[in-house]
Amino acid sequence: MATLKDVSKASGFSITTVSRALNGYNDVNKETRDKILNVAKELGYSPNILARSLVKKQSNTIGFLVTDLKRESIKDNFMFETLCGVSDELSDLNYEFVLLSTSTSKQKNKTYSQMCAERQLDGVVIQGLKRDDPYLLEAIESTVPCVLVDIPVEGVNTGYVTSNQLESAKQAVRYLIRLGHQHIAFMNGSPNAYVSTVRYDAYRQVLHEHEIDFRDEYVLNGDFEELASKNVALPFLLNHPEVTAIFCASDVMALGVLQATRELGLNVPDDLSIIGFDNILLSQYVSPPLTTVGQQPYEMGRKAASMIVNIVEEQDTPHEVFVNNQLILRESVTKNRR
Amino acid sequence: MATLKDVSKASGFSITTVSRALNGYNDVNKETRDKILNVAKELGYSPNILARSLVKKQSNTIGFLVTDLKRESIKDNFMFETLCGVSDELSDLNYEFVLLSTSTSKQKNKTYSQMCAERQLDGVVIQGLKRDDPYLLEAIESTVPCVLVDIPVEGVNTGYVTSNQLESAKQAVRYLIRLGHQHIAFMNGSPNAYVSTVRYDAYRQVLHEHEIDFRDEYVLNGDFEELASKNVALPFLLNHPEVTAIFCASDVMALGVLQATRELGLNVPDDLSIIGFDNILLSQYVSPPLTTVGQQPYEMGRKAASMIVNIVEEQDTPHEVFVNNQLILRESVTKNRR
DNA sequence: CTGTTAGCGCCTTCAA
DNA sequence: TTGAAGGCGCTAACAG
Repeated sequence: MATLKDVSKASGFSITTVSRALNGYNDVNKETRDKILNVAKELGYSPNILARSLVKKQSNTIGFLVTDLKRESIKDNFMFETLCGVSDELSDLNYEFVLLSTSTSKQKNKTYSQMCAERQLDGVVIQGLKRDDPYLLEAIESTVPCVLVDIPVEGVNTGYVTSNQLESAKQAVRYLIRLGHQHIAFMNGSPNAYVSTVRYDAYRQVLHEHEIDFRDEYVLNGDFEELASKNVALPFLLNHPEVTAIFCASDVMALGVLQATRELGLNVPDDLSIIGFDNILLSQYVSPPLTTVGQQPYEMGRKAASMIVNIVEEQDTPHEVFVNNQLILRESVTKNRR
Repeated sequence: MATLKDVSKASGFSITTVSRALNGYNDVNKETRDKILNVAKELGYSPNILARSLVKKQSNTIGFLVTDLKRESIKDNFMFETLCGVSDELSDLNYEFVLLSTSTSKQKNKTYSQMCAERQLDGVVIQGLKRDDPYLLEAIESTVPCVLVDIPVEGVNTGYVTSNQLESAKQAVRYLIRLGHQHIAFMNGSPNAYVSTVRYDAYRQVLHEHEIDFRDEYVLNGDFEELASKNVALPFLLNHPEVTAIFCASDVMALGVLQATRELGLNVPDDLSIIGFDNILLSQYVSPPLTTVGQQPYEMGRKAASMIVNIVEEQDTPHEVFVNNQLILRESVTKNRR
């Protein structure tokens, strides 16, 4: 592959001038620039990014760090979509992009900083690390900037992008109310999970907002499992025929409720409207397709990439970005006709 | 970050000696080595890969090139699984890994060779490029080694890994026969698609193998679409009650057949056994879960990565590897009881 | 506007 | 067994 030296020789100008011409500096004569450009093209010159990074002390490369790039994460297209977003945005911004995984054995004997230093990473986007992952703690302390996806921690060189969990859950409940539902149940996940409490809060707040009495017995616990929520929905629906809608803290649990309705011979959405949360792949395939609250991982990836580049380039940028979850309207919800 | 120079100063040995000690050369005194190792550890020294690559003229980095790292490919977990395999294997082998996509605008004005040269890629794994993609042609010509996934082209620096399309399709049909099915239909995809013809051939050959008469009217055309294959299956099943099993050239078409059976009030698998092909995500969720022939993209990724590293390191290695497709037994097939 | 000089961090002769 | 010198390809002062 042709180098600066080659172009220099072939064009008769010094390496420096060639470098400047090729990098678009304006302190170079038009004619010489044109000549150099021509020669460079002829020779198929392409700059050696490594050499450039070495002297510039920055690599124009962003790392994307995840816990487990493993088979298990495959079903969960969340990570992959984020990755796509990061990749697309980065390539728009003319940055390179490497994939890092904390779980690889070789990296167990390597600190986070070392990992960054080796590759001269300008910054890293982090997703899916547990809150107590040593790499995460290191990352936040580190001087190399990082942006966290769905992990709300802020710092000097640290930003994050996440979604409006509370607001979007509220939207879902408001949507039901707007369609005339008054007796709305809530299928809770594990009460210990952060997202569960948020969705529970959303449920209560919106009821209150609309002066609908909160009833304790309308809150079920499906433990984020399909079977559990089916089992809990079965007797509930039997005993509470007045309930016309149910908001589930996850799609999986909504699926359980759907099964329960089938066993009871209830029609969805005519007898019972169901809203889920997550927009799992399956949700659009079940019958009826599930109305649900979906995150936008692709968008989050793009925003995260954009933010990290801004931080790296020391541009003024918010260190906290929210990507709105979206209420995805499908067919499991309808107007209350009672 | 600490450099060789730092370690050199701190330990009192020359840069050269430090370098040799750290790289495990044996022409260095044990004591000095130990000292150096200690100092290096204290300082948290980590080699600068970029600098090393620059002088060694190789980067220890493999690229993974795909067409579209886009939203569209998300449903198709095939690419992602391959990626996971490549990544895992590469990190086991102590290689770095960068993701490349042909579709990014910036790369439209960049040749494949330039792309490789810039990053000093040692080799690249290619997946999902169309046969006439200019990058593919360039890749095959190029001096930088490449391994193709599911694109059987061989060359000096080129190898490929693919699956045993024909044999696995045969297995599927044989499985039906072994369960006593005699009247087996075949749902073809587009007759122009390569994979379709292979699966069709498999069907015919196995029938012949078992001395079952091939009947033209048992071959349907679902055009790889769900609705089309449902529409074609509907009258067929009505007119051919003797048919007890159907082999579909894709899961999507199998889903169409499944719908048809529902409309006809047929029970799967008791009245009709169905085998699909692809193992799409949905296939395990439908009712009944679909028996199907699945590729092993993760495995293919691993093999591809392993092969490219072998080629790069000039080790003796086959340039052609097959990963067996797997017949995934689920509940849409049963013994013929008629 | 152009060229010279120096150096990024590392590895590899070649001497000692 | 160790060190000095040179260079990978590139950019950044500093002169001219």
